[in-house]
Amino acid sequence: MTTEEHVPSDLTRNQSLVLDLLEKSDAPLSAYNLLDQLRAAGFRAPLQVYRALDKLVAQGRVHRLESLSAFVVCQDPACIGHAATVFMICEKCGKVSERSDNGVARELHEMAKADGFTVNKTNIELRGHCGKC
Amino acid sequence: MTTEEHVPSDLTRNQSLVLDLLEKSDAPLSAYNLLDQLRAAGFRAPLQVYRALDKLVAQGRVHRLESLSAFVVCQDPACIGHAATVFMICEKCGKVSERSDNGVARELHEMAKADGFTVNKTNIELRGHCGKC
DNA sequence: GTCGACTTGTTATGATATAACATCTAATAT
DNA sequence: ATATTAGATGTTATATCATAACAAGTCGAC
Repeated sequence: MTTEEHVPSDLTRNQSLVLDLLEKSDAPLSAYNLLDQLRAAGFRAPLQVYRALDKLVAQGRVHRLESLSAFVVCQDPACIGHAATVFMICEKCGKVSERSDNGVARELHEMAKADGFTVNKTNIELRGHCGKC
Repeated sequence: MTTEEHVPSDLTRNQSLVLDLLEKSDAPLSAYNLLDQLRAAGFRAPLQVYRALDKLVAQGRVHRLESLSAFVVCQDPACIGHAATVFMICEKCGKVSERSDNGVARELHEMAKADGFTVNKTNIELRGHCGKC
């Protein structure tokens, strides 16, 4: 029994534990990295992490970075909308920054439209080096 | 011993076999799917496929779709340049189409520049439904 | 021929993700 | 209060994706 709540919401204990770790991390964490850090809290199996991640991703609080098979906390609550979310992944320090952009979203939707393609979800990941590296 | 060459180039036998399968496929193939199809040709282990894929990807003949952990043959030789390559993945039929776009590339580079971020590689994958689906 | 660079084959292992099923918990309908 | 039920959780096993490490073959340059 914890005496404090981890987030101001309807999250379950497992979801809160996973989200807390992601919020404290500078860089994306893999599901198994999260699992290892949560063993002290009683986690025993990957599914405990994956189920929490599924919910957090569905709620838009966490994003999965496909090119890393890892997860980051959402840095931009406005990312749910008409904008495209762009992740800039530093290949040196591992930090990821998130930006939303309407212009890119519009161009991508136009390109898709020209192909008769209907976009449900956009995934944009840039690899490179951040300002500090 | 085959009596015909698979591609007009310097590819090794394993690389040619992998590329041939990708060229004949409508949709992306996973490394293990390729392996299974190549057992008849003598393939025994994943590395035989991964090594061929590494070379093909490095040459730009094949792309890895991060969100699928699968591989497609390059549909647009012009994709190596200043353009951003965009993959449109149909979630119904599985087909993928590839487009290059300078406008999107420019916008992404501008956004990155504003952050002091230097882009080495862009990965853009759109999920949705193609014209036929 | 032999050296060196590259490709290949092989075994083992690591890393990521889900299926299937049992159990627990808490809100609510009776 | 008890039964119902929906969701969350725990657990074991397994599927899927990818690479490390090392031995052996191939082939051109010298």
